[in-house]
Amino acid sequence: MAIRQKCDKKRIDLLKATLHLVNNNGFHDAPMSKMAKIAEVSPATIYIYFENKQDLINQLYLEMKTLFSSFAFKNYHEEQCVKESFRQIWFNIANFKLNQVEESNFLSQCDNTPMIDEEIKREGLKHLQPLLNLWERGKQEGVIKQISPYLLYAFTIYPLAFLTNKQFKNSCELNQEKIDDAFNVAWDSIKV
Amino acid sequence: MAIRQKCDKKRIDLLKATLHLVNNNGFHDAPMSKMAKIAEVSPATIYIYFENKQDLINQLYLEMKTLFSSFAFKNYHEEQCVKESFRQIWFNIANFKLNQVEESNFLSQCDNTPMIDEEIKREGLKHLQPLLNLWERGKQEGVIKQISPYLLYAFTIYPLAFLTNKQFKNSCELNQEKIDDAFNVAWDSIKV
Amino acid sequence: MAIRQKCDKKRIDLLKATLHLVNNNGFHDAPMSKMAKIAEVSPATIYIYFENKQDLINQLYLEMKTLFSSFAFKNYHEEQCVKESFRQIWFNIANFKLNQVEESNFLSQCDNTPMIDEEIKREGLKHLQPLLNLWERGKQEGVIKQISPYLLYAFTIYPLAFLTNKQFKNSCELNQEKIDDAFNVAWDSIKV
Amino acid sequence: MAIRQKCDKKRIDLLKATLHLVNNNGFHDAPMSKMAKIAEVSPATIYIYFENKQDLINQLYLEMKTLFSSFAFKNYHEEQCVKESFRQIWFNIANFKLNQVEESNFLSQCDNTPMIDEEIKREGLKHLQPLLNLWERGKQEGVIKQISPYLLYAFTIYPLAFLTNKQFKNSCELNQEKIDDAFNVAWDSIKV
DNA sequence: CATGAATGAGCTTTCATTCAT
DNA sequence: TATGAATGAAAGCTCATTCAT
Repeated sequence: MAIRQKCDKKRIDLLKATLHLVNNNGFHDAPMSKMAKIAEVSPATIYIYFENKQDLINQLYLEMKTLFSSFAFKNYHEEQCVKESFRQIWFNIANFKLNQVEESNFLSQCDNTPMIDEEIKREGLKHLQPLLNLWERGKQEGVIKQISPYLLYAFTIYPLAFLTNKQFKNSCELNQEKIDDAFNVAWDSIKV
Repeated sequence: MAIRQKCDKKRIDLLKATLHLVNNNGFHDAPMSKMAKIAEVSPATIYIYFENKQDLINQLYLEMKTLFSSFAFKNYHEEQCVKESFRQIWFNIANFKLNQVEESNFLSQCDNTPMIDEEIKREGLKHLQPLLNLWERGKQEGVIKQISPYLLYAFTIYPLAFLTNKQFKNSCELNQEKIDDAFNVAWDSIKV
Repeated sequence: MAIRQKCDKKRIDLLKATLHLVNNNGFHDAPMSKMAKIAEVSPATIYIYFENKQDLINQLYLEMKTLFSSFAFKNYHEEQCVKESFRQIWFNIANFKLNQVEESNFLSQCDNTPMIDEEIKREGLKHLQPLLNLWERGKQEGVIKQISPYLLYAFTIYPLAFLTNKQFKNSCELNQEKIDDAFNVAWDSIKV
Repeated sequence: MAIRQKCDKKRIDLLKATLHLVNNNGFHDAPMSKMAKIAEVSPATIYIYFENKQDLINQLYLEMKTLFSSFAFKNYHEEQCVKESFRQIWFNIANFKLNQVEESNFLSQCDNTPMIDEEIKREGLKHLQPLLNLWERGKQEGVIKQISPYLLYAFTIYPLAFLTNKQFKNSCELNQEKIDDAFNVAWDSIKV
């Protein structure tokens, strides 16, 4: 057990180092040697925990997706009404983007780049299922527009990625008021 | 004393090759040698037209931004009412994303990645000014919510990037009906 | 936990290969790939032992300077009279030039070329200090002319470089008699 | 005639540019493109005046050797006594080294480097013939030691290269007094 | 004669990965 | 398991030279 923990530490340090490097330098300037140095292991050690660089990136992606959904559906219970449920999830995701900046930026980078294998990306999509279910319910209850869930996502959740994009963070500080505004905009866009 | 002239064709072929490669393989797997091969020039020729790889990418980014805005504000005249003006621009951008897929994907990749120099990115932002002006007018006329232009952009324009994202294109074919839906969603989100 | 150790043999082989190549082809025609081939290592291995090509050359220079001084002051003891001390050192250096041909030619090449960083060259100068001290003593004892040590060096030691220059070696075979002649010439030039 | 002169100007500018670059950067960092830029001609133009880079360097070497001997034997008339003749030539060469620094350094670099073809180097040696003749006369007259001309050269002329070496110029300013000292040292070394 | 564009070959250096311990 | 050394392949880039005008 002690050994297992020790090992996991290295794995996690490596994932962290990768996250950090890819975010700051981009995938194209994130060599294994630097990852090893930051994680304070030997380059050879990486290959004990990961098959190769692509596998390391893929695993990091999946872990970040899992982390994302663990945030997204915190305190979410299906008993609440649709709007309140949606509000809960929306703010959860907003907080994830605001507080887990590196993790969130990494996911944005992955989603707009061919750096993750398509198959892995498809796997990562599953994490959104509860939200899709909620929207289905909303449509049945007549409180949400009868449109594709892709549209619903595009106009309510996806915009959060823009608001937390590094480039605009300086020009547009996101305070609580703006976030409340944003939620209203999001809800107005899909409510019936 | 007549000499061979630096022909723009080569420059354009190189930019096209770069666009193609970066889109399909990512920046990290887009070596100069492949670009040269696709553009049918010698690797050394690239350095006649561009200082180095970063300069090539930067220039491509700026050209794509210029192309983008030439699409975005096609047939846009400030005399129309705010909603019609916005509709014009919104559909222009949607069509750009739908028809200029490679150009559009490349821009998405750049915006979510540290592959473009920050200074160049800032330069690329200028292209949106007419839209920002329109929104200002809309707010003064009381037809658009009194919120930051970043929010307006995030919830109306930015979602288009999601809808045209390679990954979802297969699952969610964007027909004319869906696009009309999308515009309504966008407008609902920011109209007063 | 035992690992392969950075072995000095490779480092030395690389320095030897560099010495050989630079001497025969010149710095301008001594590519890293050839050095690697001669030293029987991979080109990448060079960069484990040296920062870059300039560092490799610089280190070689310093090693050759150290070797030089280890020859120059062999069997030199300050108790002897000035002339005998000088004779000892002079013949040591002459023998170095005659027997360590490659090492000696390399140093000549470095001293007449901007291929070594100035700072490193300055460092290499320190090795002559014992000779400078001897000359100082000679001046105090009144057996050596009261002139700058640079002149003393220029007219006694530096000429040895000419006598061992590749170009003249064929025309002027340096036998023991000639060397004895040369010493007398050298001594005559600086003795009072 | 006018055209011919114009052409010669380019040839001379190219030789000057080469001299300058090789002296400051070394042969290994003296690309044809830079030479062309400094000489304000096109790279292609170089190949009108010179066969290739090696030919350019070779020709420069020979021109510098010719220049050297035109200095060395200025005002030299065989009627004077040996010592005065030698003094004349020695000071001529000293002045060449002191005043034609770039030309002189270039020759030093060539003589200690494999950058000039051996055959060309041999050709360059001829320029010293008058001095060799003088020494022969000196030996016959019994005023100069009966030793190889290589030794005579090594201990009287060659030292001048050291005294004008870039590296030592700062530490040992060569004023008129030092030069007079140096001549005496030189003469003492070979006089009977 | 003169040129700027163009290039294939080759340069230094880096990288993902494996080796040997 | 864990490592630093080692590496073949390939990266970005430069160069001497030639091309086309």
